[in-house]
Amino acid sequence: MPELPEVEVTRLSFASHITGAKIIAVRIGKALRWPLGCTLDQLAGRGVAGVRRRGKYLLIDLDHGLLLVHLGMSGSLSFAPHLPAAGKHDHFELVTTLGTLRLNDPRRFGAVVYADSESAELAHKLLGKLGMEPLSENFDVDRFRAGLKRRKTAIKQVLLAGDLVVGVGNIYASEALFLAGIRPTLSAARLSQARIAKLHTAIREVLARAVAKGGSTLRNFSSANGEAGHFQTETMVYARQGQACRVCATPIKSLRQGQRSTFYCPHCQKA
DNA sequence: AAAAGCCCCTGGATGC
DNA sequence: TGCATCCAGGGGCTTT
Repeated sequence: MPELPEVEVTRLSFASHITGAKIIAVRIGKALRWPLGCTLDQLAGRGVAGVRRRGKYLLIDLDHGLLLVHLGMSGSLSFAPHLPAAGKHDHFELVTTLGTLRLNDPRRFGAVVYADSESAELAHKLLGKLGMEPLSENFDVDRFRAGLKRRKTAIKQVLLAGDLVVGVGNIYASEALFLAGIRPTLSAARLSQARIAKLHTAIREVLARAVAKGGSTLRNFSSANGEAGHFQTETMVYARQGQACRVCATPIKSLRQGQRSTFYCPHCQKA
């Protein structure tokens, strides 16, 4: 589920509420993608200094060390002073003086990993290869162009890879390419400077708009205070195969790229 | 270095 | 109603 907008919406929905809390207890359910990396006792008593986001990772800063949280494909967080009894797919809980943070993740592709610092081994491996933050000043169009130039593979795949620009997942890759009028199968290296500039803008616009709409709720995503997103009702191409393009009425097409579905308008997105 | 495939896991939708 | 198959917001790892 969660791409950059959903992760950012999640962060915004609980960061200010948990900051300043002290951890009382930690509970763990079934295994997530990686082991936590510390004992539960080690976390008790620590303070929460803030919550940042890097790509699709949430970084919960403690007064010493940090927790990396990734929502995987099906994860969502809840935060409230009192939560209902934990269910089958609630696999991690941070009980604090200000409320309980809970990760629900049916598929368990998500993870919560403790690191003493961002440069600790696993944290460094996970965060070290991440590309530019699309919504920050750091997203430089010249660096974007230089990166694309080295990739002969399809532009959609390069956007998803995350080593050039982070946070763009399967929904927003299709949407950004539509906004930029670029066919998803085109080789990244062959895009003109003008089209790259358009894509650079399109990525920022679609992600910012999705954050403003609370993200996309396809199955059961909600922010940490339980609010669903609404961006899914206004996608131009994602999951709209066979339906009329909202711009030109041509039927939207779909195809497979790297075991993922891609959606595009054959008329608006020129090869 | 880049690219392509496989795999982790559960549940919902669809088809027979 | 039951069972098999396919598909799903990700991404690390291994192999070409």
